[in-house]
Amino acid sequence: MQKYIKTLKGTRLFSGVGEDEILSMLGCLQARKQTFRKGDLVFRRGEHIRNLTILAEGKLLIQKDDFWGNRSIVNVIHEGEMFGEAYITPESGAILNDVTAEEDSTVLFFDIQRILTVCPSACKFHSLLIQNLFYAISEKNRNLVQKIGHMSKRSTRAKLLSYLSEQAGRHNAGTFTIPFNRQQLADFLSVDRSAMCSELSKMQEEGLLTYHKNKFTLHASEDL
Amino acid sequence: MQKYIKTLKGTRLFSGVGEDEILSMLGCLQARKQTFRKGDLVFRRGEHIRNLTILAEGKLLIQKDDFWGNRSIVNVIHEGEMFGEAYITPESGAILNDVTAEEDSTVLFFDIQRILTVCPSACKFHSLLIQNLFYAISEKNRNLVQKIGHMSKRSTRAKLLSYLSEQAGRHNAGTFTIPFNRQQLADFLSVDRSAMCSELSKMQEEGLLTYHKNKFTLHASEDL
DNA sequence: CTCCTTTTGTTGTAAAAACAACAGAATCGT
DNA sequence: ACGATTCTGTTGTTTTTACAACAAAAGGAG
Repeated sequence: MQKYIKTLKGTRLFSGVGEDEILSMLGCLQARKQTFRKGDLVFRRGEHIRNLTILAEGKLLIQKDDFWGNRSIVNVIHEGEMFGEAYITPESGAILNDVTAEEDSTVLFFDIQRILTVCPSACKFHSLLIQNLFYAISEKNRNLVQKIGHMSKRSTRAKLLSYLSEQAGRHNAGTFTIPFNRQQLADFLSVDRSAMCSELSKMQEEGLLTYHKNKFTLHASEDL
Repeated sequence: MQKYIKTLKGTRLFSGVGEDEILSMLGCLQARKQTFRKGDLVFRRGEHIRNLTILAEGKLLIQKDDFWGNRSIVNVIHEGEMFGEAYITPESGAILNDVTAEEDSTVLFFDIQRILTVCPSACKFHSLLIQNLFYAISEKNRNLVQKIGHMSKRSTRAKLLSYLSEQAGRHNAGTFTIPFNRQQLADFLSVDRSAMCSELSKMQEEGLLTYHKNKFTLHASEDL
C-alpha cells in the first residue's frame, strides 16, 4: 500500500494532503487494494457499488454494449482518477456500465461513509478531503458535458475536430497523443470506425492535420 | 424567501432537513434570490460561477450553440434542482454553456464555501448537507451518462426509443409527458427536427407508440 | 373571433454515415 | 524470425440523415 502513497498524493482527492497524513488516512478510510489483468472486469453492469474507488495504476475504460452489439465508450480512467463514485449513493441503483481494465491495473477501494460522515474525531484533513471529493466529481461532470459537446456535432468530421481540438487544448500543444486506438475513438464518439478512418484520411489530405498512430498534430489554418 | 422553504425541503440538497433548520441555514449559507423572465439568461457562457444555485420555481435549459448555429440542449433543470455546480471549483474555468429560463423562474444562490467548509460551529445538519450535495451531483452525473447513452445510438429511431423508454421508466408508466417540445427534443438528442418528426410518425404508424403534443404512450410489443 | 406567430408534420433531394469486405501494417508470443 | 492476431486504412453499396421548403395545426394577443 505504501507503494501508492506518491500516486495518491498526485490525485485530486488527496490534493493538498501530505504523505504522512495520507498514510494515516488509509487506515481511517479502510483502504483495500485489488489488482486486475488487462481485459478483466473491474465492475460489471448491474453490480452495486459500495466503495469509492481510485485507479492507482493502469488504465480503465467505462463502456457499455447495447443488445445490437454496439459498444460505446463513456469514459477513460487514467492513473490517479476516481471512478464509479456516482453509483455509490443510496438512491442510485446498480452501475449501468462495465468497467474494464485496458491495461494491467491496480485499484484502491475506500469506505465512502467514512469520508462523508464528519465525526468529531475526524482527521485533521477530513474537511479538505470532502472539498476535494466535490471538486473531483465536478471535474467528472465537466468532462461528461464536454463529451456531450463532441457527440452533439452532426458530422463525423465535426465530432473529430471537436474532440481533437479539446485534446490540443488540454495538452496545450498542437501535437499530442490520445488515449484511444481507432476503434476506441470511434466508440467514444459513437461513429463507425471505418468511416472515421476515411474521414481522418481526407482531413490529412486536406492539410488540416497529421497523424501517426495515436499521435496527432493539428495544423493552424494559415490564412491572413 | 420564506415562500420557498417548502420547495427547498423537497430538494435533494436539503433532503432530511426540517423546515425550521432550513430557515436558519438560509442565513448561514447567505442565501440570495433572483427572478428571471422567460427567455432571460441565468448564466452566460464565459461567466465565472461562484455560488451554488437552486431553481426554486420555473424551468431552465442548459444549452450551447456552436458557431454554425446548431443548438444543443445539454440538460433541463426542473424545480428544486441544482445547477452550474460543476463550475464553482477553483480549477474549473468559466461555464461553457448558456443557462436560459424556459419559463419565468426564481433562482436561489448559496455561498458554496460555507457549505464545503466544516467549521466547529457548523449547523447541526451541516454534515447531512454535505452528504446531500455529494448525492445530488452524483445524480447529475448519472443523468449525463444516461444522456450519452441516448446520443450514442446510431439512428434517430434508436435515440428516440432510448430516450422515451428511459422516460417511461422514470415515470414508471407507459404514458408520460416529456419536458420538451419537438425542436428541443431534437436539440437534446442532437438530431434534425424534421427528420425526427417523420421518424416519430413512422413509429406511430407501425404501432410502436402514440403521441399527442408532449404526451407519449409506448406500446408493448404484444408477442406471446 | 381573427390575425399573427409558433409549433408540428410532410415530402423530395442531396449529402453523409453505416455497413461489409478486404488488403496492408503493426504487434505479440513463442 | 515466424506465424498469428490485432489494428488501420480503403473502397463500393445501401441506408439514413440533414436540409430546405412548405402545409397544417395550435396557441396568443388584441
